[in-house]
Amino acid sequence: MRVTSTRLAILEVVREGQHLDADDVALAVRARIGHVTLQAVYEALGAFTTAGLLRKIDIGPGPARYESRVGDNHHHLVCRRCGTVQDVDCAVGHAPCLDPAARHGYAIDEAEVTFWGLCADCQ
Amino acid sequence: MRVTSTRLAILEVVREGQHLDADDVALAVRARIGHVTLQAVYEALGAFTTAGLLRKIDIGPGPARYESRVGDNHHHLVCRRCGTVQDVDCAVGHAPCLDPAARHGYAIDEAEVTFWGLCADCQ
DNA sequence: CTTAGTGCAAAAGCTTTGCATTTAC
DNA sequence: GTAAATGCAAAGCTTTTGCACTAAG
Repeated sequence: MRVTSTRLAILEVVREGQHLDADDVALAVRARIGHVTLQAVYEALGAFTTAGLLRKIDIGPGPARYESRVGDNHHHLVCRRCGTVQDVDCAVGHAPCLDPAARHGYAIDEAEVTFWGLCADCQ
Repeated sequence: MRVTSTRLAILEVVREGQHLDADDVALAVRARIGHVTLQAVYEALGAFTTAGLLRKIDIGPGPARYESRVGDNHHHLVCRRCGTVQDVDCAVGHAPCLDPAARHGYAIDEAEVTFWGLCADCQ
């Protein structure tokens, strides 16, 4: 994987932001280093996700979001109205979510827990 | 909510099928009662979901799927390769998933647990 | 008869693809 | 020099919207 100023900026922007989507990232990167196309952002985010540097959160309607916390068993609270995403730690201890009652032959590599509701502002 | 043959067919198709998307439903309904537009299917599925008769599973890439099991705290195993969805019961007892460690002011109404991996056939 | 449901067409929103050009290694 | 990364344009797929028409209550 090659190191370019575009990719460095994309990674920094995601790390400093909170659950940004591709468009958010493109805007923030442009503010930082000038020009980038949305397609390049998609390509880079995909590469980082594959490499395990970022995690893609593809929830409900609207664009997918990206975050830099990977492999730490945290979950998400999503507001049905405004779409805001809030990190939340796992209630039942560490990585228990990776253990469903039955595996049905699946080789599981990730568990995603999403809590839906209304945030404080939208209630 | 009005009862039409189209809507009855849509509901039956979803109840007899497994995690069908809007297009699957449209095809199955056409096989049963003749003509329906995809838009009418979307409208009906949305209405049923709002009414609590169906549950929408909007996971990762690809179209949203619908299922008739509602309110019974079961979760989903999704194959990253072929997209197959398998129902799975909750490992930690009943409805514990509705209790995150911190609510951050959110009024939570649903918890969705998705296990990602490869199904038996795709491994 | 009144309003929800449907058909049809068009658009919107998010993401991917193809190809030429640039650039890191 | 070679393959990866980027720009640009176009298309793809899912879903929504607008409006006229039909039919359920």
